[in-house]
Amino acid sequence: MSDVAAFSVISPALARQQASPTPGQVPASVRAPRKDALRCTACSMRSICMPQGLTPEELQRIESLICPSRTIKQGEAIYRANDSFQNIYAVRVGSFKTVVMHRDGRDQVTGFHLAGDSLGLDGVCSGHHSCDAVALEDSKVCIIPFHLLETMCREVKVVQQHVHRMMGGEIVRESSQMMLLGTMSAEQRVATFLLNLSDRLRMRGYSPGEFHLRMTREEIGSYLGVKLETVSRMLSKFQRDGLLDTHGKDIRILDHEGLVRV
Amino acid sequence: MSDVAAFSVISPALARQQASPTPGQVPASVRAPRKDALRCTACSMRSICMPQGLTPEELQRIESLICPSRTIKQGEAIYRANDSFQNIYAVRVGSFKTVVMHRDGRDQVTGFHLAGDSLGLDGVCSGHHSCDAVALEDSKVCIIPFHLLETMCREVKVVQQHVHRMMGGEIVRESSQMMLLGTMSAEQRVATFLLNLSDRLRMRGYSPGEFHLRMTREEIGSYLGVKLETVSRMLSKFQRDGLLDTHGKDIRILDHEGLVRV
DNA sequence: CGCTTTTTTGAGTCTAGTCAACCGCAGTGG
DNA sequence: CCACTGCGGTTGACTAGACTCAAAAAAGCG
Repeated sequence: MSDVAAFSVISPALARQQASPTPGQVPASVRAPRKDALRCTACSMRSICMPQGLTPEELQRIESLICPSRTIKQGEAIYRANDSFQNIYAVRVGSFKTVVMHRDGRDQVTGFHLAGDSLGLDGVCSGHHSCDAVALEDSKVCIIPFHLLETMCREVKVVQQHVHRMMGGEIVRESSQMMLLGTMSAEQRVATFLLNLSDRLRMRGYSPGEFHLRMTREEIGSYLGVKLETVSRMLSKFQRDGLLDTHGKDIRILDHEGLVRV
Repeated sequence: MSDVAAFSVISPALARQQASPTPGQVPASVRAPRKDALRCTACSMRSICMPQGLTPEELQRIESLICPSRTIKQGEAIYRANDSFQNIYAVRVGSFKTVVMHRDGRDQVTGFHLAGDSLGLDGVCSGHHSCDAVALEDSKVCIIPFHLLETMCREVKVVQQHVHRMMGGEIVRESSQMMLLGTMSAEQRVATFLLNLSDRLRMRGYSPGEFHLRMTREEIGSYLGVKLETVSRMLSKFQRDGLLDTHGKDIRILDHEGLVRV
């Protein structure tokens, strides 16, 4: 609906300073606020989803191939498994989960994606997406036609390197998730999940100590390879042990070190 | 040692027909056997690790940037976690495991790599490798300097697409492994592992019904997120149920459909 | 407000882990 | 030649951590 940030922000000053600008908040230096709110140069996520060191001309070329700001309502999918792969997406506002489906109905959440993250690279190999990308809240994405991005990669080295890093980052992220799923206890999984989320919020300028989960216990459980009741029990346990303060989806981390030690 | 294939082959006819040629087996059409045994044009893995549709000139350029056939002895690593990322590797002969290490000593096998598979893409993002790549048997790899490959990607579209597909394939593979680790019982994991291996051997022209495991029960368990005893129990169970015939590392699949149904 | 969905908590069950014993095999050295 | 050792694999007995089922509380939503 409105331009709410990916995860509600408890420290409003920091949020206003860093979050995606709503039309009323565009800096005075920008001449045509309404249009420029959709430009990469004005996007707070630029440092996350764009390479550094582009010339103004190159930046403009990239902007010209991006279709900014398609709106996705909560629960809707940007794409679904088996959809033909045409575009990748950058989360501009909001958050998403990616879900892979097994033929027997079993499904699993494979990732949560915040503002600045990319989505859709799972389709590169086969030409068809291998998962659903579903909005956890009303969200906006930039649409980047992949064949145009490939063309640009052939012409601008830093763009190529950025795309390679994006894909490489996905590979590393997934293999550390495999480590979590393969070797950790339920307690460690939940702790790791919270710390990881906290880190990512911090990198985006949000408060790492207090945040609001946009996903349900069931979605967290699916992502972590445990049942929703187990997630709930672990959160209660952390609360009892004084590591966390939880009220439903509002989380406050009281003892960061304690969580690391779990 | 010798050019033994990644997984010993029970059907020798098929093996001879498809395996990497040893000098004595190079086709008559090739003029200089000793040298050409190391050329991509003569490599049986070409269809797996090279794009289709290259012009002869392009093919030669790729060959010129590949350093063929570094030999890795069983137990040795091509690279280790934190090594600086310079090259990717194509398995020419033999097989490898990739292992990620957690600071507390916990480690996990994240993949098994057969002839024709690529290795090393985990380093693209950070510039440092995130895992060890260890030979499961005496093996040979081709070395491909990544920055040269990137240059070539900017000049030849099919090479670019092939590199993107390689990385995309890695992403999809890992997310299906996450599914396995997150949702399957131990029994299903072991069955899926065997079917997957069987498939990959079939694609390489080996017998999908009979093969020799190059990895230990412990390595399989680590990969599947279960203990080695559990792997052993599941293999015994499949044997009792008439799905498999196992003698240590020699596996014969008796009831493929039965394994799928598990 | 009434309805649904989500979350919490408890009690009982079961899968996979732990620990330990034992087998077979390969390599070593007396 | 055989005893010894180490490693990988198998199997059994027991245990623990996570799952299942159920009920009730809390939170979201039209």
